[in-house]
Amino acid sequence: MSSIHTNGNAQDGGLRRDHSITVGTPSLLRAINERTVLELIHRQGPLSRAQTARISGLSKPTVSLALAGLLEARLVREVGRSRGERGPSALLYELNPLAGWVVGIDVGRKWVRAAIADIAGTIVARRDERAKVSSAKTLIGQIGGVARRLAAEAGVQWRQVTHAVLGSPGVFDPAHGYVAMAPNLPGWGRHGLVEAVRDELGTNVNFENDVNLAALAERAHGHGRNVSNFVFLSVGTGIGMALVIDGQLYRGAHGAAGEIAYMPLGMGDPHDPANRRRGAFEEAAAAAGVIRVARRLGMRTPLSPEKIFTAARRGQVVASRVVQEEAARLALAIATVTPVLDPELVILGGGIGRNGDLLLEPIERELRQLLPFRPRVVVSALGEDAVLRGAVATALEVARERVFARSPGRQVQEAATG
Amino acid sequence: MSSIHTNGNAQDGGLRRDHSITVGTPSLLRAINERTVLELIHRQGPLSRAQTARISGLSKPTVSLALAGLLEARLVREVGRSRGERGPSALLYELNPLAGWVVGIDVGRKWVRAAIADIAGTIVARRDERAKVSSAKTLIGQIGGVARRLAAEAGVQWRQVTHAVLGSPGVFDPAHGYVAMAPNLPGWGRHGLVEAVRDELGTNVNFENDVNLAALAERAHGHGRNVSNFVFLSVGTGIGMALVIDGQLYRGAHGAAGEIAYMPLGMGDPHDPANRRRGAFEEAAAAAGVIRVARRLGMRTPLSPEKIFTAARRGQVVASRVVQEEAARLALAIATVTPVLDPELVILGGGIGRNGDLLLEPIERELRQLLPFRPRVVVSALGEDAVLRGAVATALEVARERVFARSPGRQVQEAATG
DNA sequence: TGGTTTCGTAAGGAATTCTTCCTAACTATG
DNA sequence: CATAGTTAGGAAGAATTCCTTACGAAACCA
Repeated sequence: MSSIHTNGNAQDGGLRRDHSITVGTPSLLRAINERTVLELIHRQGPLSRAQTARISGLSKPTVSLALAGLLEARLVREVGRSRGERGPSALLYELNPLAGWVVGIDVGRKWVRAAIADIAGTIVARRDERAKVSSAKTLIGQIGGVARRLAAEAGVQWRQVTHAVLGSPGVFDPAHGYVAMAPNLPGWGRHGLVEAVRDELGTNVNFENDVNLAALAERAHGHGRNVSNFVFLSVGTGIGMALVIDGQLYRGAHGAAGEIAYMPLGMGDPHDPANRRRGAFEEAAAAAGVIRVARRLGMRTPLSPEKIFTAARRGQVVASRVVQEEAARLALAIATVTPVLDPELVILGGGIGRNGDLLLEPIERELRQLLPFRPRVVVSALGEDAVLRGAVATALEVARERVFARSPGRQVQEAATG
Repeated sequence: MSSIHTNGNAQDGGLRRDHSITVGTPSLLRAINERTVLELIHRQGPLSRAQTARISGLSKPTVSLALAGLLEARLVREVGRSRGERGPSALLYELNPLAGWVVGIDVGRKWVRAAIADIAGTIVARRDERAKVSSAKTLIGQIGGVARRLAAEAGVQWRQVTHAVLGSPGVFDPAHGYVAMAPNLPGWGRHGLVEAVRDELGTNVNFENDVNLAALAERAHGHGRNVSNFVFLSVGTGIGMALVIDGQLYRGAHGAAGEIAYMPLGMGDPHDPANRRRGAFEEAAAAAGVIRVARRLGMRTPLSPEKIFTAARRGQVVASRVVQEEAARLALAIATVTPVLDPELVILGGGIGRNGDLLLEPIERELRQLLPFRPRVVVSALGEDAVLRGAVATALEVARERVFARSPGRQVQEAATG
């Protein structure tokens, strides 16, 4: 079956498109209704039995039965009584935050950030450390250390962590289970890396591209909340895009969707071999390209994108010209992607893309000239935390799927004892 | 809820991503199991009750019960008995082809093609006519006439047609329900067109872009059969792309996904205003562009893509040069789309794209130079019939959804009497 | 203080499932 | 040709789950 992945990196969210057969046995009803009640209580905050029955359409006895199962499995807990309404005060129930824990880790070129959250999504502890990138081994050790210290800080044993998600630059091929094309992290991208991190953290770890996670964070908490089709354009040291299509992250056949660094937009005649180098667009539009333009226009070293944008913000003419040119390049990328994907929204992020005050207006001006129809363009709502928030959000989805999908009835929850 | 469309053009295939609540009542089990049995009988050919029970995992009594409901609703019929096996001969059942009919229509610049199929997918009649494109009114009249004659030929009353799908060039905005950007069909693209065709054919008509339908035909019958992510690149009078993502057609936020005619690939410096005209890529890479290149290289009028490809096939040097240049342009389009989408497969179609014997090799040579990872590139398996086959396949999906999803039990099927 | 509203549960009935068993029919084999 | 073995289809009975209705208790309002 196509839905079976050998490396455990499957994140299909429980939606099956293949033709597996679902038999309708009475216990399936129980599972469906318990799940419905659980999701309702999770989403609509504390609810009484009667409220749950009204919202769900189930009868009160059925809700009580389902709730009994959920209470026994400790997925739900009492949180008090209603007050001020007519009639007797009702017992209120909420998702039990202690039913599981997740860890999100953002491994970047400069920082390793990590956070631990309970199953309800509340972040209870977080740590940021300078990345020890001297070798893959030290980096992996650091990741393990941060994660374990984090769990200790939250008063959680590592075995209780239901799932962890690690985000970093690079392409994670779900079919082969290794990282490719991560030129900025040493040793990252070797075969065996995934296994090494799994050994360090335990088996329930997924890997995901950092830009993809930033997009998922926007979907969960940012500008992508009610948008079913959008792209996240990250511009910084490198350039990358993440695609959310019909509300789902789209990774492509080899996990390489959104690797627009390799688009043949060489800013010139594509038949000139100098303009058809692989990765030419990243060279042109990411940090190195910005610096190159600045130098060409006469700015002096030492240069960095931050300094150039700061200078432009102060009104320096040459820096503003550099920013204009960068905006034109990003507009070209958006104008190339838009006819293909017709997204509703483009979210800009990354160290360079974040500078919406300077970039948005010229980008939109360019787009008006290039395209008959245009997406909205905004700047990430989550800034530097986007990747980490996305890792936590993704780990939560996987963990909830696993914790909630226990077989119903009198089974005891044992997710943590594995 | 996001799944409600006002114009009836919803084709969500029954998969719900929104948070609508499913109550689990015992009759839901019946519905699930009847549906399971029906799909099994549909897909696995004639089956006996016992076979169905073995394959589905349901018990024999349950299968018999479900089958009783399906027989009463006339969705399933007997087709004889098994022979030669041990034990008593079993009654065999199959999907009742008379349970519904669908019509597919391909409205092109030159031809109007239409076909009628039974619910099992067998095409029982088909007509091709020269398109009467003198005005929208005559064209709409022709469409209605062809469809009705087709039904008559198949011995089917028009009211028995469960669903029809009409494919043509243009962007169909599902949010607004009208056609945009169809420059090659007169009057096609006016407000009210959709309503006019609905008046002519009855209410159960969906509209879809022709390239999208060609892609869906490949998914159903061609090279896209077991491929979850692929694109269909149609090159002829115009140029367009259709995207199949996770097995589903992706239309974009405004129905404009794949309108790569508007990609800013002006074959030159994108800062030159002459190269940033809207639709420049279509001018360069579609029929008119091929002719322009041929003329530039010294070929004589009257020229047409067919003649140029025929000449190249005979070994004429200049024509071969034209083909090479066209291949380079198509490769550029593929190389631009691939980093964004990372498709597993690219299917070439359309009057120009069909010439795989001449185009495939130079396209792949170009791609090797442009990209570090490449999709497979093949030519459409369905040729000129792709759009029509896609229209029929899409109509079948919608019709089956509607016919099969009747409420179970002793309800009489009334799909045709609306 | 009495009336009204609402919560949560209990009892009874209905729908559906599964397992088990039975009969009839058909093939294989001596 | 007769008999043994296998298989199809259905019937009976138990189990699960749901819904509806009814009821006692609790809380608010006048």
